[in-house]
Amino acid sequence: MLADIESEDEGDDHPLPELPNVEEYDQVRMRLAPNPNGPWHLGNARMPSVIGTYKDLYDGWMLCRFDDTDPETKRPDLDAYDQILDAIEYLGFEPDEVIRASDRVETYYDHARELIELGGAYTCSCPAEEFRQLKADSEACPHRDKDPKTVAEEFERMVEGDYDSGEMVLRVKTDIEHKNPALRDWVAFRIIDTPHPREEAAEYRCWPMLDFQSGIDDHLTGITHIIRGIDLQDSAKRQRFVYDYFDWEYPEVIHWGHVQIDAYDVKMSTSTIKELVEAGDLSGWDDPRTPAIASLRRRGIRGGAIVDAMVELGTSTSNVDLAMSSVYARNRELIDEEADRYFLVRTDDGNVAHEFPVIDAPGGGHPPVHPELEDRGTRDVPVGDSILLEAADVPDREDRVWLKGLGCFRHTREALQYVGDDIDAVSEEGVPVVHWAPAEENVPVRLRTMDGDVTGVAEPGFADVGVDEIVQFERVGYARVDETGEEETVAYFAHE
RNA sequence: GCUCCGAUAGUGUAGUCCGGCCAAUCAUAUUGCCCUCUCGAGGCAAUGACCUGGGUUCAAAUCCCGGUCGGAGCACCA
Repeated sequence: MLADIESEDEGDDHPLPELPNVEEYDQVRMRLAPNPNGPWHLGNARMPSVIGTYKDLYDGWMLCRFDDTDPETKRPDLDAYDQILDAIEYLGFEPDEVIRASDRVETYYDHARELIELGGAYTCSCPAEEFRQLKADSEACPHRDKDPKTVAEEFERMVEGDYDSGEMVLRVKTDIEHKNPALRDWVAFRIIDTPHPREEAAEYRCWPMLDFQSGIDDHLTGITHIIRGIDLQDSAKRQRFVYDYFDWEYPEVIHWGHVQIDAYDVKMSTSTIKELVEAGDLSGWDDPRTPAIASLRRRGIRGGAIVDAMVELGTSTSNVDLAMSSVYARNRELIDEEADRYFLVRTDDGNVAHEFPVIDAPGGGHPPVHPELEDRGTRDVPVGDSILLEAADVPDREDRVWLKGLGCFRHTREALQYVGDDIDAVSEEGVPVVHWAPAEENVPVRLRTMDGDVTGVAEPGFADVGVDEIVQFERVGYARVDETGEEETVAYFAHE
């Protein structure tokens, strides 16, 4: 009875559904299969988040395989390989092995040769347009019945580079009359004249298509569970034809829908972001307005917050909208404890800071470093002759305001008159509590947000905060210190 | 045109396989109250959903059929 309850509890510990047929395998083996054609955006984080979580759950094995077999249309970006591995690490996972498809071309050739020998593939010189028509009509092309010997010879000529791009392809012989046109005699290899950007692969001209390459690799690396997008739904069906020729067992496969992210104006697409960055409309992949991993990272969002949010989305085949607020909620839990508090008075146009001489004030304010953690002590915010308030916080004439950590003040003439430190003013009489900064001794700050840069001044103690630290500007929000300097300190705004 | 897939509150998700315990779970969001020297954290409460029409059944979110809506593939992209 007790054991029942306990095991139930454990089962409900994570929101991901069980992987299918896990018991049939010695070990759950999965792969991330990124295309290194650019750094990662937020949507790409779903793959390592979910697969990595499954890996931890089942004590499994995880491969990172770069599917970089298209040197032209989805040309690999040489920097992206490491950027992607970085992103995976930031999310808190580590692949057990990393391979690149472009290192394995000979392996694909070998399997193509074997497939040809088995009568499972044929070289085809039909123009793409013509074949498309034949396929639509369920009609075989004249090349389909070539004998394997001729096919083998022509394939070697493809490998040798005897054909130009578009002249010859190798097709897998499936079922030309299959009711699903997507599965009919698909292309396994084609010629690409553009050299691969990786030096090691620059000489190859005959490249496998994803369905072939990925199918071969999944088997050779012992993948037991494939998790990928619905755009590849028919891939499994196509690849099964190859698996059947080789008498291989196809892995378990799960397809999920697309993810949309709210809160961004910029479309979440590698090519779109790439264009905007190149055009200078975004300062980079880490511009706060960019829905990219590098951007969230720079804002101080923990990888774990992204993972939690992604895992919550589950693996349904429907398209889903990820609310950034969900990422923020997770992140708040992760960073609140470490985030020391500071005052930042924003001085931007339209939000002009107001300077007030203070009368009879104590020499300094001493708000807590962290309200829940008393052992962190208190801050020391000098007052000087005058202080700054944000426009929205300025009390009406004769009204009072509580300067946090300092005391109660009344707005008289053009000054703030100290009227005491009896907290009843706040708790009993409803005097608003606001943050403030000394007008003289302060730290200029540039806060970079999703809506543009905001300038302001922080209390002097903020000068001691190191780069990469997460702080909370009271009543403004959490931010990551990005750069400290004489002129100004740059911080990236995370969220409220 | 052909072939697949999906549809639970604003968002995501549980439940659907094996119909009843579901006037539907949890999280997030929003709002209100409490607490707090932050608009953060914490506490409490409220809001809000089974796409639609039939059928089977004592009983349907769950099974069956039709429809609607949405998505994906039919690339010498991944």
